[in-house]
Amino acid sequence: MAETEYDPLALDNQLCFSLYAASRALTGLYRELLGDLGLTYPQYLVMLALWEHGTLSVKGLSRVLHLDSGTLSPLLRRLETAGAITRTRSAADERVVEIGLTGHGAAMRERALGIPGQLVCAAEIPAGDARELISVLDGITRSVERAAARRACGAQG
Amino acid sequence: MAETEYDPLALDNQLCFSLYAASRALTGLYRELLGDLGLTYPQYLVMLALWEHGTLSVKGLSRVLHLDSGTLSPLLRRLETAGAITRTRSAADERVVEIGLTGHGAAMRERALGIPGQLVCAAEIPAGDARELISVLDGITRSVERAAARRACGAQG
DNA sequence: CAGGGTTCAATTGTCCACAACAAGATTGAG
DNA sequence: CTCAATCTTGTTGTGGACAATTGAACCCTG
Repeated sequence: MAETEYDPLALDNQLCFSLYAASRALTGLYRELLGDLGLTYPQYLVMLALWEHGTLSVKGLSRVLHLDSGTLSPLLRRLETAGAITRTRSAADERVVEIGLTGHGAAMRERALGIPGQLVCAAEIPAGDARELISVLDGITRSVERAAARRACGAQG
Repeated sequence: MAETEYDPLALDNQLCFSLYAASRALTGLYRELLGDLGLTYPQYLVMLALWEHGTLSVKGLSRVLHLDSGTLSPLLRRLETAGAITRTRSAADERVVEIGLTGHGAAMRERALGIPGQLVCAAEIPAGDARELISVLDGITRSVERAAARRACGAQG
């Protein structure tokens, strides 16, 4: 009954819960900032990837964003309906669908430039910490995905 | 076109994306670990809260987990159907629904005790970093939610 | 060229997340 | 007491996420 007793199941001690809560809180903040652009946060991520790389296959987007086709397919259809992207089946390989920007989609980048600044400000993120935090989080993502790949591999062999 | 040019919209520079990806990766890891218990990750969070506090109203769960009733209501119905929790309308105040554990739900705690260890191991999370990471993330969540509350308040007045 | 294995995108089904709204219960001002 | 704000929970609608499956296209080997 010591007040310092450590409960491994205590919510307050769980890194994953903190991550989960912080991720949803920031996504909620993006929801407001992206309202003007008519984008949801995952849609915004797709636009970021396209602004950066120009054109990507669904597979390429999947790799960059760590999202699978079950998530991307309907999301991309909505972006196409909204006039932000184009979907064209590749001539070289008819299996792949190339995702590109429309003029409207490309123009949205200008309006998005201010968003990261607004966000960092609203979330009061310590400027120096951001870089380090990103590298720690990316390290966790890599570890987890490697572990998952190993298990998938081991299950086969 | 210096190689060090800083693009504020580059995916790699975005804390929120790292957070989002890490959160989903860890949730996926939990998906495997929780398979035996028949719980999803959000359901597991509800169980954690109940194991810790014994009994909570829907409102209490909402406050602890930062989830709203639109998420909790169907989730709690599924947990009730699975025989893990009970839902009883409070006699003192008929508006509130008290969520409690069944014998089965309480017994699941034993089987959950090993999960945090397995997770930290699989994710290769540096033990020392976890504490600090949690506090940074919780700080972000608080900042964002305070900012949201201020805006809601300002919009009213 | 034929057939088997692989890759890619899309679909289906289940569950989560949240805004907006609905409805009953409670509380408080008069 | 009465009626209007408030509180609590629930529902509906939209959009994510992901496992599992499907089906077309590709590639390779014989």
